[in-house]
Amino acid sequence: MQDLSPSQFEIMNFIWESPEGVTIPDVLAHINSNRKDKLKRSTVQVQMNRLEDKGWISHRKIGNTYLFKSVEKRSKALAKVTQDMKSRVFGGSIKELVKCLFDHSSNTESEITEVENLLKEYKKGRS
Amino acid sequence: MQDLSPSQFEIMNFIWESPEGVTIPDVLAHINSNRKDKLKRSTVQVQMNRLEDKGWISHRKIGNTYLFKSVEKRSKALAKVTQDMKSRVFGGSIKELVKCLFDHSSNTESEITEVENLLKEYKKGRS
DNA sequence: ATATTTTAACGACGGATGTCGTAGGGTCAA
DNA sequence: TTGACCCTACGACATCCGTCGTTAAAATAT
Repeated sequence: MQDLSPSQFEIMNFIWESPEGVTIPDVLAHINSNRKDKLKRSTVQVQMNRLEDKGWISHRKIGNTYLFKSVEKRSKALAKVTQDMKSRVFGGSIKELVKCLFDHSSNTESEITEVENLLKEYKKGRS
Repeated sequence: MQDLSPSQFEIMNFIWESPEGVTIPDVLAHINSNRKDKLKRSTVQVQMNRLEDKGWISHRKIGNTYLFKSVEKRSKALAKVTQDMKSRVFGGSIKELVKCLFDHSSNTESEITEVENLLKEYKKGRS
């Protein structure tokens, strides 16, 4: 499975949030609502074609328009990019990654506690 | 500062480990020691030029060869890519990122504990 | 029936990436 | 001195990325 480019990831995030499927105008409107330099429809269309070529989405004709749905789960894409970064950038060290993450974020105490609770769960799950 | 491509990041990792500086043959030997399809010297050379164009490294002539050194700290590159992934892929949620990280890694108990200790430090540092 | 809007298809283009080959200039041993 | 070898410079090329314009068909509005 080929990687998602940043722009493609942004589109996929919207598609994953829309289990009913999306049309190209849907995607266009969503993307443009977050940016100042608005994209043209053909730009989105090309990315949709590329996403379909890569196997991340599929489409079928509904009435007179195409409805696109995701084929692969979001978790699959997240896992891929996360694991890739862990090994490629941090030499496989989860600790270094987390350290870097926290060193450069300003986290509230409750955010830290949330992560701590997460870790407790993992420890429990292991034993 | 322009981003590092995966291949460029790999080279930079070696350069960051070599404060004395590196030559192109140094880089070539290091890179090829980890791969089955060996790269040609000119491939590495082009990447070094691109890294210099991007401002990540600089060179000076020592005898009759070029010695390359990093200009930017590794931590700067790590922070950039990590923060970018956090916001771009995980919508800014550090918790989701850590969850994904642990869900798809097989971690020893001591690794988990290490990260827990890290978090304790951050909590302490905050108060 | 005709004009307007919407839709999909396709080609394009500059820039980045990963990879290479070749040319040309030093260095050094035979 | 001349060949073998190492060095840098430069050009090349397929592919991907982000972005667009144009065309043509289909739907809709007047």
